[in-house]
Amino acid sequence: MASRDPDRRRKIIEASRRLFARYGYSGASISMIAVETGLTKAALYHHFPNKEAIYRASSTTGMDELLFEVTRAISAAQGTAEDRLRAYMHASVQQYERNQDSWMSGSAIFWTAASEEARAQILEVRDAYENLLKQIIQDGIDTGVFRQDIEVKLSSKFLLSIVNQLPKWYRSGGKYSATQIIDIYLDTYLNGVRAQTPSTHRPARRSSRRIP
Amino acid sequence: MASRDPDRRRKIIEASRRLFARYGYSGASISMIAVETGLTKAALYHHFPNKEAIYRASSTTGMDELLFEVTRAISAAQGTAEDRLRAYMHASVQQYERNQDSWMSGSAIFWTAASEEARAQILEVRDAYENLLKQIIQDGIDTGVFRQDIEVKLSSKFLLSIVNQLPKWYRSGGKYSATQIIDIYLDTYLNGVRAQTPSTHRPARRSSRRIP
DNA sequence: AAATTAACCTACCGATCGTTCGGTAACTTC
DNA sequence: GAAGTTACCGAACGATCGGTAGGTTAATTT
Repeated sequence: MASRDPDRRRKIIEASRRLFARYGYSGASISMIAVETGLTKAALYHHFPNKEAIYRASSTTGMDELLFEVTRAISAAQGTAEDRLRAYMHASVQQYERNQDSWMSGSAIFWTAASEEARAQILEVRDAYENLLKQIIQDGIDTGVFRQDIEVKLSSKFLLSIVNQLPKWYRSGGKYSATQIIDIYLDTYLNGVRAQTPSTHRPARRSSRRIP
Repeated sequence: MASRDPDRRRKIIEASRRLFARYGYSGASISMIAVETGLTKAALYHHFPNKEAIYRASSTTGMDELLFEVTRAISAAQGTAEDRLRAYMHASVQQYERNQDSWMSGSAIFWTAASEEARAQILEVRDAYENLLKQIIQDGIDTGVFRQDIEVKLSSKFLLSIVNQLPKWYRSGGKYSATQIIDIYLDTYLNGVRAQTPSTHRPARRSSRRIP
C-alpha cells in the first residue's frame, strides 16, 4: 500500500474544524474545506465518505485531545481535590487557547449536524470529560474540602458553563489571561462574593435552598 | 391601505425563531420557514426583503422581550442589590422557559449569520441587557453588599455564562426547576462552596489572585 | 362602482449544495 | 516491468439554495 494518508487526513480535519467552528455545519461547505486545504472537492471524498464523516472526525479529534490533556493534567497534580479541580480547569482553558478555532464543545453546531450515532460517539467522550470533573468534586466532598450539601451534578454543570462560555467573549490582549480569569472564577466558586460579616457561618438569605 | 400584516409578521418571526434556534442560520432555509408558517416562499418576500431581515427581526424581537421583562422585574424588586440581582436572574431564566426554542442569545448563529449593521443592532440591545447587570453589581459593591475587590465586568460575564448555558443542558421534569437551579447557582456565587473553617476570613489559597 | 393595494400564488432564475464518475499520475509490490 | 493501489483531478449529477417576475384574489379606499 502506498499510504501518505495520515498527513492529509489531519490537514483536512484541522481545516474543517476551523470552518465548522466559524460558520457552523451547514455554513461550512465542502467547497470551502477544499479551498482551505488546497485540494479539490473530489479529493476530500477519497479520504472521507461524506460531509458528516468530516465533521465527526474533526469533532471527536478535538474532544479526544481535550480529554487526553485534562486527564494528564489532573494525574500530574497530586494533592487535594481543590488542586486537581484547578488543574482540570487550567488544562481545559489552555487546550482552548492552543486551538482557539475549534472550540465546539457544547455548541449549537453539534445538535444540528450529527446523526444519532455520531452524536452518541461524541457524547461518549464528552461524558468522560464531565465525569472526571464530577469525580473531583465528589472527592472534594468526601475529603471535607467542599461543603457536604453541594450537588455534584449541578456543580459540574456550573463549572463547565463557565469554561464553555469563556471562548465566546474572551479576547486576548486584555487585563487578564484566560487562565487568570479561570483562576478568578474558580476562587469565586470556592469563596463566593458576599461581603464578609463577623459571624462565622451564614445561612442562605431565603427559605429552604441548598448550595450545590 | 389594507393591512392585516401584524399577525402574519409575528407568525413568521415565531416560526423562524424556532427554526434558526434549531438548525442555525444556514441550516434553516426559506423553504422550511414557508412550510412552518403555511405560506409559500414568495409570500415571505412580501413581508421581508430577504433572509437576513427575517433573522434580524426574529433575533431582535427575542432580545427586546428579554430586555423588557428583565427591566420590569428589577424595577419591581425594590430592595438590596442582592434582591435585584436575583430578580434579574429569575426574569432571564423565566423568559427563556416561556420561549424555549428562541434562546439564541450568545449563540454561534449570531456570528455566522448577521451583517455588520445587523450585528450592531442586536449587540446594542444585548449591551443594554448586560449593563443592567453591571449596574446591579456595582451598586452591590457601593452599598457594601458585595466585596470591594470584585470586578464588575468579570462578575457579569460569570453570571451571564451560567444563564446562557442553562438552556443547553437543562431539561424540565428533573429534580429542580430552572428557577430553582438559578437560585442555587446564585447562592453559590454569593457564598462559595469551600468548607467553612473556624477562622472568620480566609485568604486565597495561592499567591496573588483577586476575587471578581 | 371604480381604483387601489395588501396579500398572496405559480413558475422560474442562476448559483451553489453534497456527491459521483471516469480518468490519470505517482508510488509500491510482486 | 507488469499489476495494483493511493491520491488525486476535471467535469458533471440532481437537488436545493435564496430570490424574482408576473399574475390573481380579496379587502379597503375613494
